[in-house]
Amino acid sequence: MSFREERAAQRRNEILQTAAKIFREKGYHDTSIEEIANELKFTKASIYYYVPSKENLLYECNDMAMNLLLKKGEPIAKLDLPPDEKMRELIKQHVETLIDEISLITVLLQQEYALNEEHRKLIIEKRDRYEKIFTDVLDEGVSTGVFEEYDPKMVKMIIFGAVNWMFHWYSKSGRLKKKEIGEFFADYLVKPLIKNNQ
Amino acid sequence: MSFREERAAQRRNEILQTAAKIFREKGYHDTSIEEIANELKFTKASIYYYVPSKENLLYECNDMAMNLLLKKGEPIAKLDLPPDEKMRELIKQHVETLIDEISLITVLLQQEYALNEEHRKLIIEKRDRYEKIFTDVLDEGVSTGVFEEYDPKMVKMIIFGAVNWMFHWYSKSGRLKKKEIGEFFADYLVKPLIKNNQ
Amino acid sequence: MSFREERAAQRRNEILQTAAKIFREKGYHDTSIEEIANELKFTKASIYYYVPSKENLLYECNDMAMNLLLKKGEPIAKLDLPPDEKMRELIKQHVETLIDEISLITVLLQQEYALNEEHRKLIIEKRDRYEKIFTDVLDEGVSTGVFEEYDPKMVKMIIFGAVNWMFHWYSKSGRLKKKEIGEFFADYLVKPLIKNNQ
Amino acid sequence: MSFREERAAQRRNEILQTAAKIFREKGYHDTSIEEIANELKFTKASIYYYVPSKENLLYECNDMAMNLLLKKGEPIAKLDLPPDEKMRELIKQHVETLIDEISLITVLLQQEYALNEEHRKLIIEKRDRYEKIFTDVLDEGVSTGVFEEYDPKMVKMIIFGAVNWMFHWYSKSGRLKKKEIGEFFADYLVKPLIKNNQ
DNA sequence: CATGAATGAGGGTTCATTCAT
DNA sequence: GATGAATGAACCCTCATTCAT
Repeated sequence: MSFREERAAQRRNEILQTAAKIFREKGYHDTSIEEIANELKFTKASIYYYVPSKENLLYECNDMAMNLLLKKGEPIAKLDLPPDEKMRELIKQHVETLIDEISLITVLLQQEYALNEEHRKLIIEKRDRYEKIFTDVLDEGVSTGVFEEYDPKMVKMIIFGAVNWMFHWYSKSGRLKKKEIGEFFADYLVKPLIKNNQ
Repeated sequence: MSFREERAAQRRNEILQTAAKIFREKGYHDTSIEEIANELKFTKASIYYYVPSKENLLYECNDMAMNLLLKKGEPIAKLDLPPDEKMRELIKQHVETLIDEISLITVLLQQEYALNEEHRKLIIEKRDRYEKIFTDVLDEGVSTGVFEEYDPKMVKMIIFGAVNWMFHWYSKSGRLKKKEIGEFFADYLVKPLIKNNQ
Repeated sequence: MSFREERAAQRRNEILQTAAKIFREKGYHDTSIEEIANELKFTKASIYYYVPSKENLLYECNDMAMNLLLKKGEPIAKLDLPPDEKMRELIKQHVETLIDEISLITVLLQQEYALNEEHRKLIIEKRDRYEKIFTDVLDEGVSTGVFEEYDPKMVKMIIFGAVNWMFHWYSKSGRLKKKEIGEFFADYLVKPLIKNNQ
Repeated sequence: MSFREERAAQRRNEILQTAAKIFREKGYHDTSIEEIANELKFTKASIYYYVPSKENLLYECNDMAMNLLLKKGEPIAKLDLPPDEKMRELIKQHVETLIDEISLITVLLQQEYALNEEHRKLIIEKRDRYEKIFTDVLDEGVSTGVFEEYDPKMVKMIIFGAVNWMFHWYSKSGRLKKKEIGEFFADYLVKPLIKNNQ
């Protein structure tokens, strides 16, 4: 990448981060391009040198968020761990990624409906890939007899719901640290899965 | 109520229901008053005979949703049941209300940020009242030694997250009936709370 | 006039008076038919039984105001008085009428531009008739050598300007009584006319 | 000021002048932003690049008008002239300013009631400052025995009424030139003030 | 690269007016 | 006579987007 290109990529990233931050605070529709520009000491028109449209900005936020989750989740999927341990790791990593990138992931979770058809499809594809990591582990747990025979889809929904809901209440200034929160979720949500074999 | 008034109240309700339905499908900002009017074979201006503003329409949806939840939840709170049983009932009722009024409650869960300051405050008050029903049961369960000593706030967040997430995936045509879903949630989410006293 | 008609005429008059009052306070455009109706404990639609349109309401106010002025001014015109005395009487009467019917006359003076073409023409005709009473006296005063040879049109404008401006500042609670105000205007405005014949 | 800024300031001024012209002809409420835009070969939306709102446009017209009057009047206040001469100058200047900026000042005199609370307050402050110039001279005239002992407030009202009324009848095509009109008003309105000391 | 300027498209809201009951 | 209900026609304003400089 040339210096020029690198510079542009960097600018682009700044814009995405700022957009995500403001989208999270005020919602996609209540954020104007001008606001994003002002925050960056740019002009409205300048944004359009780096970004083709507002919707594309939203898409890129969604995409970055999904990429992050996949980048963190996929290595865990490949680890050689028993299903319960693996699920705990997945949950902990998800919680931590969500906290680390609260803006991007909030946008992903909250503003998806504002994407256009085509972009939504792309995001949903990645989301399905990500969710499959979880259902695979659940399937394995059930088939190896480690987990209760719960419907994996329902369990997946419960886990994602519980964890994703964090964007509603998580605050940097809260009492609990991110590792603690991750542990808590992992404990609480994996516990009912474990078969009570005495 | 006179015949006239009844008719007007009914019309008003129709508008709210239709608004909720479209708000759910497309989001508050992407729904125009005209769309709501068209759906009802009204004119845009006619809507304003029944509703003072678009934001007010959103508020009324939110308020109806909260009132429904409270109306269903508060009687359960007063029942004479052990904490675990009561929590199971609360979860089941919440799931069922959510399913029965999926549009209204989706709006409540997803579009809250579009309310104005004053209205948001009113909704949050009711929401706090509703959430307190759950934390009270958790507190009681912990203090009576029925529940593990989990942080009630965290548990509450997990439960609400898991259950509320339903609006993302629930579909009338799904395989599971609402009673089954309620049971599933109640089982899965209460199980980790129960103290393992052997 | 039958009882029915009398009743209707009375209602009509009430509406005009109320309209004038509110038009004066808030201006023609910032007054809605509904406001006038509310003030009278009527419904918006009921107004239309007595009045064909909002603009007509304005016209009737203007017309009533002009009729009042003419009814008061024309008799004075016919009195057998020297020009200076007659002018003093005209001014005093104008001031007093303005004060007695401050609402109607304020509407006349301030909202004329909102009349439609046809109505404006009718009002201007009456206004010209009224103003002619004043210029006739001025002409007579000049031709009989009682008044300085000022341009009667200019003098008329000064007199009307000074007197009509009252609607900007007159208040029932003011210090001066209407007779005193009338005298003051008559003194001040006629004085420069009187030829300084020593 | 840069070239760009100058251009923008000029455009802004053009808009204000055009607005004033149309407001004068049709009244504030009967003028749409679109009309102003069309007159300038702009688009409705373009107006909003220079002006934040229609009401603000009205306020700026009012403010410009008051500033003009103050700019012309205040230097006269500071001249070392006897009260009668000073009052004559004030009246002449007022007449000439009114004629030079008939649109702006007509808006000031006629559309004040359409300002919002805050803006009205600001305009009234300036108006009071301007009117004080006149009452100060009247006070001085009375206290130095040059003027008859008329109530200065009443005299001020008469003078402003007479002079401001001009916007109702003044026309560029009229017979009299602005200097002549100014002289006329000054003569007529100051004359009654002068004490008849023989 | 950057931006001042301009605009099309659209949305919320108001209100005088109508009309069936 | 009175009115609840409905509506057409405007109008203000916002904003993503474009483009000449």
